[in-house]
Amino acid sequence: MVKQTIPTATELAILQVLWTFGPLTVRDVHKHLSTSESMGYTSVLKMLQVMHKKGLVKRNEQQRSHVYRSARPAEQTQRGLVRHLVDSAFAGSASDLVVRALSSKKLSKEEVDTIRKLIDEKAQEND
Amino acid sequence: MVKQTIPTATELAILQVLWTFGPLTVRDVHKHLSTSESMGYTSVLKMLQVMHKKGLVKRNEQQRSHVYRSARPAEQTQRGLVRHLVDSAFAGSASDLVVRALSSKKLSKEEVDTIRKLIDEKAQEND
DNA sequence: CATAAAGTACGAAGCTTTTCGTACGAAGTC
DNA sequence: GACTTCGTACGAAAAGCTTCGTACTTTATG
Repeated sequence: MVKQTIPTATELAILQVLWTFGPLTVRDVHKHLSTSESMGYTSVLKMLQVMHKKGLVKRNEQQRSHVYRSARPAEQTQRGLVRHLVDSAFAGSASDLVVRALSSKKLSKEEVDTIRKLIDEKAQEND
Repeated sequence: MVKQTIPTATELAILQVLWTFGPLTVRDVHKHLSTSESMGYTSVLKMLQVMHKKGLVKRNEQQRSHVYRSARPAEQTQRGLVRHLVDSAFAGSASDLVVRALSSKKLSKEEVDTIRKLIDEKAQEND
C-alpha cells in the first residue's frame, strides 16, 4: 500500500485545473489559474516540477512544451482528502462530516436527490 | 464578516482534544495528545500560545496554569473546514464531497439512518 | 529560607511550501 | 545568420509551520 500524499493548497488549485480541463501545458495551466489567482508563470512551472517529483502529476515530454496531467483520478485524491479531514477534524466520524456538509451549504433539489439515492443504495447494502 | 482561519494540522489535533475534553491546561492537553503523537511539553505550550495569538483559542489566566478552550464551537470550525475543502478540491460542489464521503468509508446502519433523516429534512425545505 | 518542581515566555533553528529571478537552449522571423 | 520569443531548469529568497532549548517566575516542601 502506497502512502497517499495530501496535496497542499496550491497543488490542489493546480490539480483542479488539470481535473477540469485535462492534460495541459504549463502555459495553459497558468492561463486557467491566473484569472482568479495571480501567480507568475515560472512559479506555476516550478510548482508542476515539484509536483512531478512528488508523483502528483505525470508529464509527456514529446513536445517542447511538456504536457502535464494528474497522476491519479480526481475521485481517488478526493477520497484521500475526505478521509484525512475526517480523521483530523471529525474524530474519524465520516457521518459527522456529512452532517456538517449538509448544514453548511444550500444544496439544490437535484443535488439533494442525488445524495438521497446514494444513501438509499448505501442503506440497502447494510441490510 | 470575520475571515475564518483554517487551522493547520497540528492546531487541529489540539482543537480536537479541547473539543472532546473541554477546557484544559497545557499539561492536560499534552497528556491527551502524547498518547499517540509525541510532542514535547513546551511545543504544546508554544502551539497554544500561537493559537491564542491567532484567536483560535481563548484562555483563562486566573490560575497559574492557564486554562485553554476553543474559541469557537467545533461545529463552526468544522463547517469552515468543509467549505474550504469543497472550494479547494471539489470545485465548489458540496454534494460531490458528500458523494465522495459516502463512498470512502463504510458507515454503520445508524449513521446512514441519521444522514437519511437529515437529507429528508433538507429535501422538504427545498419543496 | 533554600531547593526543587511546575509553570510561562520567547527566540531561534529546522522544515516545508511558495515565489520568482536568472541562466540557458530551441524555434521562429526578418 | 542575427534577434526575438517561448520554453525548461534550478538556486535561493521569502514565508509559514513546528519543535524545542533556555531563561525566568511562582509555588510547594524539607
